[in-house]
Amino acid sequence: MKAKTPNAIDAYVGERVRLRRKLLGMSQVSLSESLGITFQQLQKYEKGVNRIGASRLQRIAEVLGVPVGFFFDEDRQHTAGLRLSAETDEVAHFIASKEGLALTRAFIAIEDPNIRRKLLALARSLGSSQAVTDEHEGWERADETRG
Amino acid sequence: MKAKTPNAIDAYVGERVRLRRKLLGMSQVSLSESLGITFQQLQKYEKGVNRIGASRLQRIAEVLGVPVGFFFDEDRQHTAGLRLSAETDEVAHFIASKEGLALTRAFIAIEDPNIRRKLLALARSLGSSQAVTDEHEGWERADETRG
DNA sequence: TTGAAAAAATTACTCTCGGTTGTATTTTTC
DNA sequence: GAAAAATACAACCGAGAGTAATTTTTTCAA
Repeated sequence: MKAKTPNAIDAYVGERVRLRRKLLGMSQVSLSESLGITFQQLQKYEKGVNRIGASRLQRIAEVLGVPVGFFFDEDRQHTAGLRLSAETDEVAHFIASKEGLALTRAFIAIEDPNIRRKLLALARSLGSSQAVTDEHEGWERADETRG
Repeated sequence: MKAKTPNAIDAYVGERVRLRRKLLGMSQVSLSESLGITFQQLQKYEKGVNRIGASRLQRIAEVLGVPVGFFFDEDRQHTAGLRLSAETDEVAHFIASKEGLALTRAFIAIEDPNIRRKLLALARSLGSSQAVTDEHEGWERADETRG
């Protein structure tokens, strides 16, 4: 008999739901009613036959009085073993850094859109240090008010 | 025109996914590929047209380097350990915006630390000039979210 | 022990919506 | 300003989310 389970994660989540429910001495009927579904459907969730949608998951967490994260094995999260592409990782890392945060805050404080654009253009040209590629430094064609 | 969205929670979750994705400077294609689905399907998730199943949600959280709880509106303190959410929504949203991402990328491309510092200083003075018109450059202390 | 009532499991069925492909539109880049 | 990348929009299809019915297991008082 092939286990028709969507996948192991869903089975695990369902198991956690059942665990928490029993911990509260709740019956399937009771929980399913407060979820607005049949108890048979709840059974599928707990067995891992069907996967639980995000909104429903939140509702379950609400009823059972636990954070959503309770249903997941979050251990792998804080291991910081994020597999991100090189560039993405660089972006994320910078944003999280003191320097990145400072830059963002400083930039947000600039209200004038024109100054913002010019500063961005400056940063760009400083980055591609080799060649500015355009003689005419009119770094902005005055495009119409976009945004 | 009634929004075809399953419900508000799913829309919110999708929004959070998009926010985090953009924060990392990731494209829909890139993320969807690492999820093993089409980018169109990812669009549905982000728009809240389809709800995200538990297992997929965990996978997304994994790829995006956040705990699953990040996608839900429950108590923000869970994500306290996460670098970005320590900041205000304003900052987060800016970083995720087109302008913010462009700025970040441009800045990253600048290798010389001195130029970086000077550019940051410039940004600060440009911002504070409107708000404070101050004399002494105490920009060291400019971390009030709302001036 | 028994037997009835609650809780849980299993099966059969329907129709929504999760997921795909295909095309159009916008945005970025050179 | 065109080519390419990123995103949006639409139509279609089948797995699986959800229901209903029946069966098995558990519980517990008489």
